[in-house]
Amino acid sequence: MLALDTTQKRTPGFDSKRLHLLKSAARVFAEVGFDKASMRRIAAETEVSLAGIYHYVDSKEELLYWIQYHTFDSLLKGLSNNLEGVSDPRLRLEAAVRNHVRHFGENMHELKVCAREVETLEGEAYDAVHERRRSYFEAVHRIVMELQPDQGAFLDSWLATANLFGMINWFYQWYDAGRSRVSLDDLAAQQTSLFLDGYIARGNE
Amino acid sequence: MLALDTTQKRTPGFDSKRLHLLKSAARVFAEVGFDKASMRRIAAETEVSLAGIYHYVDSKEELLYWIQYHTFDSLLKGLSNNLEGVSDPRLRLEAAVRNHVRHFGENMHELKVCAREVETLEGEAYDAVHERRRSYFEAVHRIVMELQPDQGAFLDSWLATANLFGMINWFYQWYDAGRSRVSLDDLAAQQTSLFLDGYIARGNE
DNA sequence: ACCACCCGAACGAACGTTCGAACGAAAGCC
DNA sequence: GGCTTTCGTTCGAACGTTCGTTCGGGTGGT
Repeated sequence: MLALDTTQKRTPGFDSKRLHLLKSAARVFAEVGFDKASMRRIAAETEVSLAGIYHYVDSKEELLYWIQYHTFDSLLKGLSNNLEGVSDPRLRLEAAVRNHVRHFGENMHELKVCAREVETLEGEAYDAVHERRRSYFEAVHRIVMELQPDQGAFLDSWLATANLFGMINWFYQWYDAGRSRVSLDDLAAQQTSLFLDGYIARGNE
Repeated sequence: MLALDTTQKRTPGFDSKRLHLLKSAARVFAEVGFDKASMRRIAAETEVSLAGIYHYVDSKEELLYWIQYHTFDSLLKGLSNNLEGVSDPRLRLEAAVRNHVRHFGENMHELKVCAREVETLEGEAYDAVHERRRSYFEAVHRIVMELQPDQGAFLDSWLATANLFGMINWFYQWYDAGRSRVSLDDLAAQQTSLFLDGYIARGNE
């Protein structure tokens, strides 16, 4: 469950079919939620039989597990890349928010599933995802702490980071990629400046 | 479905038993989610038989409907009360956030259900809840617009309000009433000042 | 005798998962 | 090169469970 089995022999194309399956599953989970999503529907959208799914995956929970694990892992790797060579704390924060928001734009379904289904997994699978999620949170928390290296209390910076995640995670509830008049990059910039300088200061720049 | 039936004759205590049922349902929905929550478990926690539930309510969806409708209605009414006599825009916003956060403290389960299960209802029930939710959002949006009566663009104020709701709705994900070192009123104050003045300005006051 | 209230038992549907058989390409053997 | 065996892959059909809801009847107050 905790690692993709690579010991067994596979036909070429096995991995890409599994990825296609995960993609379909993410779309269905995002649309109707994990519990209401049936394996029959995921099978239909992947154009595989119901039983065929279980050749690529052991259970429904494993589908969710891989979607979540892979998403947080990508967020973390993207963050590292986007921070490289950036030293100004404000620019680092903006890079972090932009990384998050862009990743949302490209993987809307997956991020929605991560945000909404945080407490669905149990046991080892939950722990493994939780560790990735925690690493990601702490990486952003570190950036927030750098903003006020001297005077910021730890609790304040932790709360501020939690609220920052509130902003950038909540927007899957209202953002509609096709209909919105704001681009994702503009949105990231607005959220960064809202977090850094607040709503009141925004008109004075 | 859309209005509690008050025409039928009821034994005294009927209403309070129904409220007790809604309270149990909210607790179960909050713990395991609407889909995983079974009527059998709700029945057990309410100390009523499974069939007995259907004497007070027509369906499982109706349980969710009343929890959500009543919660948004209470939020809206509490907001009106807390704004009475307050005219300074900053204080009005703080009152709004405090109302929201306090309401959370007193009705944790219900707010969690409202935040997580926004898209679960369908048809008329969804529309009715949606209208309350929209009214509440617009009431807060009006307060945000008052903060910058001259220069604020409508889109900006709308985005800012959406992000404010992100902060104050997301915190059900991490806040643990029993374990936290921050009181709900302190949290409301921090969130208000974060939204108004940003994270950077907070150390300079 | 009526009626609000309560419940054990069952119904039909939907679910995640498994079983056993089929197909086709590569591997082993003469 | 032909023939057989192996095994990854696919699927229709079914299994066992759980679910929301209903049915028919009971109980106690008025």
